[in-house]
Amino acid sequence: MPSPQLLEEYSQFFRLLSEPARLQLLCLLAQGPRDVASMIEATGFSQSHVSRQLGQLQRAGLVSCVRDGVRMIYSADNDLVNDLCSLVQNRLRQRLEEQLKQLQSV
Amino acid sequence: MPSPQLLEEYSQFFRLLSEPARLQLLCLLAQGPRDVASMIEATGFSQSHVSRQLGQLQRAGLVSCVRDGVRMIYSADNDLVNDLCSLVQNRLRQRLEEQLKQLQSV
DNA sequence: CCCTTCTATGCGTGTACGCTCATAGCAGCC
DNA sequence: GGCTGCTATGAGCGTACACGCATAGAAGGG
Repeated sequence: MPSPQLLEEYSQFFRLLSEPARLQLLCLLAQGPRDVASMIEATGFSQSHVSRQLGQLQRAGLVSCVRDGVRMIYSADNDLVNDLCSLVQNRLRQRLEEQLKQLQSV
Repeated sequence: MPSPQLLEEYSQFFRLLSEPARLQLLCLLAQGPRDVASMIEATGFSQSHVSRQLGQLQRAGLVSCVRDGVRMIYSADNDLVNDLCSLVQNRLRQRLEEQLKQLQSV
């Protein structure tokens, strides 16, 4: 049983991934470093929104950025998010298969 | 790059884990089946709150329940949550070690 | 310097949801 | 039947936060 503080840290972390916008930005960055403008272009979100979400991800240590002249190049720091998403994907697939089996057995 | 629908499913799933109360209930159930009253006792949350959170977890397929007379016995359906928490725990530890190293090198 | 481009941030708004109180449903006991 | 204990749910409140608008800051080009 994790301590209350640890539970709080876990949930704060999962909260970062609970927003589709942030998850999408993380998936974009998983493909390679990009600047902010290209993410605005790719997602269709407003500039301020993208900047804010990237700020949150950066404070959590999930992404980092370097200056390139007037642009900021963001990059994902690790593949933890990919691992987490893979686990969830397996779970979703498993559930769908169960539901499919139940439908067929009726 | 996951589809928008898949991103939405992922984020909805992570959102379930983004609440300390739900995470705590899941951790309790990871130790074995329990009835609602014992979880109210263990967490100190109100009865309605516990019942609601369990309902959400059940609809997501993370827990299931059976009747035992007047009581409802809940149990965790799998160890996905444990795996996810382990990954996050590793990440947290890794970050702290990095910060520690930076402090020592100064 | 001024101007333009790219990014970060204060402010306001709308909404989603955690949480509680009160109440309803459900199973057993008399 | 009524009564008691356990759980689920409707209604309401308060708060946190996503999102946009406007603006400020930072870096290069004239």
